[in-house]
Amino acid sequence: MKRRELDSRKELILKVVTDDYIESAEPVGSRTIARKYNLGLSPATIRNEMADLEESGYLKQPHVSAGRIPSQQGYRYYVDSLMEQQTLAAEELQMIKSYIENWSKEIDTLLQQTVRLLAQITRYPSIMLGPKLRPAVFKHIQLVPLNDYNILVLVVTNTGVIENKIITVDLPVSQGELDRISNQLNRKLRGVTLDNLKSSVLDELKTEIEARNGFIQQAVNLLQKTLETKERARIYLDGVINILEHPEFKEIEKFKPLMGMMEEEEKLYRILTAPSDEQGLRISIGEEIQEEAAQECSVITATYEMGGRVVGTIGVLGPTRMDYGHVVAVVGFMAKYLSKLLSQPE
Amino acid sequence: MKRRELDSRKELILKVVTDDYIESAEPVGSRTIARKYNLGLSPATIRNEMADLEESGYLKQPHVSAGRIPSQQGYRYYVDSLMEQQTLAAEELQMIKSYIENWSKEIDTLLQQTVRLLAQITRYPSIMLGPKLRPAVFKHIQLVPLNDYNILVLVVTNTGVIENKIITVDLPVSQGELDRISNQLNRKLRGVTLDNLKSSVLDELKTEIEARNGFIQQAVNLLQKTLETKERARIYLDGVINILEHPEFKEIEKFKPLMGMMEEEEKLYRILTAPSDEQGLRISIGEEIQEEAAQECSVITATYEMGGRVVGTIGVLGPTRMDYGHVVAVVGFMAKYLSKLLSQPE
DNA sequence: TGTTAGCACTCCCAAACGACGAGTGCTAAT
DNA sequence: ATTAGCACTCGTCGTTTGGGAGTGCTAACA
Repeated sequence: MKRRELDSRKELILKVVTDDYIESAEPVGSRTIARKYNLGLSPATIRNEMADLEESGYLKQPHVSAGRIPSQQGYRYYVDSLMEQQTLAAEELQMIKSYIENWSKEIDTLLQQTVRLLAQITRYPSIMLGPKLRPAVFKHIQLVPLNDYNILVLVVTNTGVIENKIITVDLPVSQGELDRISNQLNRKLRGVTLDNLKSSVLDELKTEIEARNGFIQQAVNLLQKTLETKERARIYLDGVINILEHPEFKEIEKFKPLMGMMEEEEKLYRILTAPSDEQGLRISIGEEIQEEAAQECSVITATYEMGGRVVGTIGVLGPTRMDYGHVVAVVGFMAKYLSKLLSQPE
Repeated sequence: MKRRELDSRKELILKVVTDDYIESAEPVGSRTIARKYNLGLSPATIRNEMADLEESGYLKQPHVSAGRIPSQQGYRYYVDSLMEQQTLAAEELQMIKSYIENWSKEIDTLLQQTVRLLAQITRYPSIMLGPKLRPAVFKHIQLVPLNDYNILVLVVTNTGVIENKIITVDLPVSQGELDRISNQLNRKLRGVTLDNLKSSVLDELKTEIEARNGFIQQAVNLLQKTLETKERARIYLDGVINILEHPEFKEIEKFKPLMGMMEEEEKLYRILTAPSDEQGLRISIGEEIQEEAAQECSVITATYEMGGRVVGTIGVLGPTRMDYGHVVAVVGFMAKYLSKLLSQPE
């Protein structure tokens, strides 16, 4: 898709080396290539080409008498221009189909099941960022008194996501009073996106009711604060165990930093929300991931939508030697599928 | 605490062996013991005693010319009669104290922070079973229409836990109608424990309103079903990475089954809810855990309460060679502390 | 000029080997 | 009953060794 920097024979060799290494996890040598993929070239020729590719940074050697493996730059070229798009295997579609029947209407369960499925199909750890709050449409607010000074604020959106926050008040408020406030807010706010709600509408509302009731105003303030602090959506993670199947992590010391990273929601969040110029699908290789622990990993993510608006991200984490072709297809499909599922009931 | 089956010198040796092995992770030999803990016994005597202890099943040898390590039976004896109860170190108390200030009133966040803290202090993976639904007291129900045929049912309890379920109806119901139903249910049910609610009260309510409104009855039915299927509380897990510090898991193949287990909420649930004759604190060693993958692990759990009733469990998972004395103290303390925190605002 | 065969060389890996040392059980002396 | 002494076992660790895969270079060839 990008400008081609390599002549077609070099491309061919880079592709073959990458494909083979992805499959075998072993450095691949000229002899192997000549034998396995008969390209009509002798090992010596291939050696020369590989030496060139190494010099220009697409391949590297673990040690002098080993075969070549792709460098980060090599993977990048592979991903941009060489990789073959795959389609889903029949049995994978089957797995998805059979999941559908059990797919829950509970948004939380649905998302959980979705990452699990993605991990099962790709055989890599899978991550997901739940629907963002901001583009969601306000559906309902409810104030529930837990005791005299603590009030539970529940906000329901059209995505089915429930946000909750406990607020503390100085003076006890009666149930009836809270109901009145809830009703008033509901009437005013139904159908507004939380996005707008945060800025304009709430302000407007505030001035409007200013004179009438000091307490309502306090409630509005609190609602505003609630929505601000609850910015970050939940992170889902599953299939961590899959990464242990790959030889690059057979030594525990290689795996440990990664495990540490996956236990920090903060870091997963950053990985999933890294800016991208692509539309939807994004591939980050090695150091392109801004994360110390993931220098030898790649991440493939896709955004999913709800009613035409991007609301979240789903992705897969694996070694740089990852089956890009396959994972891209699966992640893309799942994101589309999820979008459909989320948009359909509304 | 239990009947003493061993004479005091054997006990002493078993204790020393276990303590040393817990600390060093190396099989411990007679010479080491004689030198390190001067018991006034020669290596030869100790050897004889150890041979006896092995014969009666408290110790075992990894191979013939290695030192001894405790068997499962040995650990059991150690835990029941030999182990010294420890108290929390000043800096551990400090960690807890400094957490308090940030402790959230959101029940979910609070629980999450608690397992994290437990994992940090013990340096083992920590698990937690969130508050059970059944003993909780009904606080509020709200029916929110998501669209014509789907209604979101929200149930709030005094624990601050929010249960939600989407139900599908055959006929569209208006917002007003739903509000009326919500109100009616709220009036009827406030203060009832979900436990009772499930059986008697709902039935009573059903017959009472039977004649009046066919739809309400349907709602009650659905509420009933909701509470039944939402039986299982959420599982929290953190600090998995800690287990990798221990040499018994330095080979990935040893760790893999454990990782698999920890990704199955089902299995964690079973571990946390294993029946116990103890009051509160429970220690399960090796095969006592009914879980294939955890044969070489131990679990220490404690229950926590809310207003005097046991509502959940918190625990720690580690190798059988675990620092029992320390972990018991910490888990016990945290459970008590959590109970206090959960019971105080109400 | 691009391709290929041949060859010397490098270096990883796995197996074999051999001390070393920690620890044991047994026996005999105290 | 305890202990010193001793022969024996066996895992660990460092060294050695051979084999093999792969390379770069050179020279011949189309």
